[in-house]
Amino acid sequence: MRVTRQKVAENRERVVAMAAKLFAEHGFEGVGVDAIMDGVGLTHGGFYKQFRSKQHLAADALAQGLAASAEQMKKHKTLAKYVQSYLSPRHRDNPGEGCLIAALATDVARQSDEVRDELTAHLPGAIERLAKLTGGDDPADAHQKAVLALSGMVGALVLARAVNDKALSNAILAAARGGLSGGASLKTGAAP
Amino acid sequence: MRVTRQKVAENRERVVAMAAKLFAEHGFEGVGVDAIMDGVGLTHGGFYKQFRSKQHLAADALAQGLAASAEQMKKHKTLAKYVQSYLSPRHRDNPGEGCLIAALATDVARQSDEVRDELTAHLPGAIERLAKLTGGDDPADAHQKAVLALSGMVGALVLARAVNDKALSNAILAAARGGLSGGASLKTGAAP
DNA sequence: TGTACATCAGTGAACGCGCGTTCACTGATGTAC
DNA sequence: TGTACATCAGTGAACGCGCGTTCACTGATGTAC
Repeated sequence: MRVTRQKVAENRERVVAMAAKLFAEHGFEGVGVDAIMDGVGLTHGGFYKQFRSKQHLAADALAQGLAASAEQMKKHKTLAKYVQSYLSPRHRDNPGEGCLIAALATDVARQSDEVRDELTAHLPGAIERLAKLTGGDDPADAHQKAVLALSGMVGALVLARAVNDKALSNAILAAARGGLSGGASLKTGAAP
Repeated sequence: MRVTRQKVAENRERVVAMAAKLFAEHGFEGVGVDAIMDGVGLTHGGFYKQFRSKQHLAADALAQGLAASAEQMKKHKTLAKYVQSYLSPRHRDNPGEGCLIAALATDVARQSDEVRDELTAHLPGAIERLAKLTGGDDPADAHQKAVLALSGMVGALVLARAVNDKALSNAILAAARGGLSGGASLKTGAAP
């Protein structure tokens, strides 16, 4: 049964969005084509009318998810506020609605160049946006701080998700939040 | 053909070590039981004489790999030196010989409780060891710095591995190295 | 605007391969005497 | 110390399931007149 051109485009968008969500929750290898198609109420046979392969979908899903993450970042006025929401228990507990970088970080490294290219293209912009949020004067310094903030946020979220103990997980989030929100210095032996 | 008791124990160790290496390189789902057994010159049929399941091996391999990572950390006298080696291109390019936390970070979150327990048990000790390396006076402050350093190191290494562009990857490592070695402060608007 | 045909998104069954797991078998090791 | 038997780590084939991909088919949409 054929379908409106508009419906076709809609369906494709929905498949990509569902894939981004499910990949974020279970990893690239943890989700099958049938689960994604089921998720949007279609059958898996039609998948290959829309995508050349699962890998191509993965690239599209990563691109869409990263774009959504960028929008998310723009909602926050200061680095501290962004860090607070990024390192919140809510974000930790809902990878499907959260940052794709943290959700798929180690997975991406094992995917095809096509998939890795998407993250590679996205990162410089994300770092630049973070650098603006840090509000420093020296651009080089702001850039370094941005890389540090991004690394710390991704690393802390990933660790908080990997750990099996809620108290430890919360402690990691809290410590990283405190450190990245502007309170602490990383300089060794810093004292007032 | 039966085998010496000592040989049995040796073989088991070698299987676990090979598993840790291969898991670190390709992820838990990216390595089959046959590949692991092939790697140590055995056939895959005998696997279940040594391990109850692939998941049980994963837990053992993670435990052994994390212990090895702890030994690695002890070789370094200062945080700065540890950061330098952790965030080196050499470490980035050899996940099989490197830190299991960074290699399997997002994978662990999707594994069974048995596997996640291993990381959960390991992290507090790792943070404490890092806290001692920071050399601060205030224990609470040292703890926060340690969590921040661990998060930043893991996050930066993961990002550097995920990215498909060597220049960008090197830049991430360099910026994080600079920021975590004690040079920069994360305090917003820090100026001399 | 209405009609006739071509197109093609979606369906559901099937294929083929990989992988975790099982099993009957082997033959050297471990043990009991 | 030597002999006879039991044990069991390792072998290699096989099983069963899941998953990515293919394919013949359907019927509503798009198009040509």
